[in-house]
Amino acid sequence: MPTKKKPQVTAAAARRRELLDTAAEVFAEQGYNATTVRKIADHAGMLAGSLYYHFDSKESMLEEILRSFLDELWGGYDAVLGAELGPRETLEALVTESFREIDRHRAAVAIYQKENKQLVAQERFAFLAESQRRFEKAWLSTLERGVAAGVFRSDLDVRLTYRFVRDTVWVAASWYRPGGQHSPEEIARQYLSMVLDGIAVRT
Amino acid sequence: MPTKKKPQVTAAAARRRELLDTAAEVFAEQGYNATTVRKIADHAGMLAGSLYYHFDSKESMLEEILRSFLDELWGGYDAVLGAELGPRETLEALVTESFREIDRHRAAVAIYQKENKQLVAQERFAFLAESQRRFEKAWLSTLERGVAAGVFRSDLDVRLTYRFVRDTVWVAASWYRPGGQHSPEEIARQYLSMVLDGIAVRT
DNA sequence: TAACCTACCAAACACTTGTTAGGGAAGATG
DNA sequence: CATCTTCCCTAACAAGTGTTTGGTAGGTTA
Repeated sequence: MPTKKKPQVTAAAARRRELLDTAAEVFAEQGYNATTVRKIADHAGMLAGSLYYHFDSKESMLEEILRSFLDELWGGYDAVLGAELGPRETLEALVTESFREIDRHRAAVAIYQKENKQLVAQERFAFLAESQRRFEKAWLSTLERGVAAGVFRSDLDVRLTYRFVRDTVWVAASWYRPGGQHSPEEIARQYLSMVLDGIAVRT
Repeated sequence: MPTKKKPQVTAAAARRRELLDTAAEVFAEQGYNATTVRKIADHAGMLAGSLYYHFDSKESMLEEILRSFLDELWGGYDAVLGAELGPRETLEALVTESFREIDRHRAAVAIYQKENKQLVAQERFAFLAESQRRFEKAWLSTLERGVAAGVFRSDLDVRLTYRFVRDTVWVAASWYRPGGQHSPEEIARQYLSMVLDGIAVRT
């Protein structure tokens, strides 16, 4: 029985996570296809071939980055959805949770936003489509619940509203900078104020 | 003096435009970097090298696509801004005009949306940064004018609101399909209804 | 008819790409 | 001490990249 095996495993996992983080940064900044494994290796302070000691391929890095992001995202979402709040409170919680995820996984969100459309076609990234479906279902049902309960306007096209809300939330990852002057909660508050009450003065 | 020179020139220009349109489609679908000149040539029914009879390089195709899109966009915007409408009417007209441009230049908008961040760094695409500045100025001043005039709420962060509005409008190019069930004007109406009045029922 | 131009093809070029194979330094293990 | 494992380097590979060069069928012009 190996006595000192576990510390090595966690150290390797930590290094792996470290490399994935730097890879995610480069992917987010330059785009996946425009990013060469040599650039990733540069940022990590090593040579291109050495990356293959840790990973099977460039594509598997991308997969692991997106997988771990979506896992955490759904951890937060499921907690919100499981709380069985009212429609308005659910929407507020989902938006706030989304901006928190952007704060924590800015790079992964940016990659997802940019590459999702091309990746879902590949069967390796089928989990993206799965996530997309659950995502749409959660948001649509919340909006519909709100319309039925009379807390959201019924004259809006729900699908169209869903698309607007979804896009605006996630596209924020392209300009959001952690440690900037707005906290995720502050951004969520402003955003919810706009979407829920509008920017026009009530007359 | 050449007698039949003009028809040939316009025929060449038409073919050029035709090739740029197919190139834009492929760029929008696969991403600029992931698109090979051979793929463009395939879609155009010719061989890769033949493209270089019409264009200097792959990059010059991209530049011409974006340039002609921005030219038309600013044609519409300048007309709106020159009309000197009230802030709310200006915002409504800008949004509507944007969705019309998406309808007419879906591919170019999608490319712009996806590649803008990496392109502005190159001096060849400095006109993108210029356009970006004018864009921000037009929207910000409209919002500020509205706040000053009391038609927009004053408790909103104007810069944040600008980002939300800007992103949501343009990201629509990723899911909008011309000839679909919503006209650009209908989408603009729904969007303006959400942003101006909010989705919550007024109590 | 002869000379010319337009718009494309065929074939190659230099270079970059993701990936692999073999080796070696440094520390942990027995 | 010797052995093993971890983690990286060196050097190369085959495939794919944007681009160039020379040629040519077919219509236009003189």
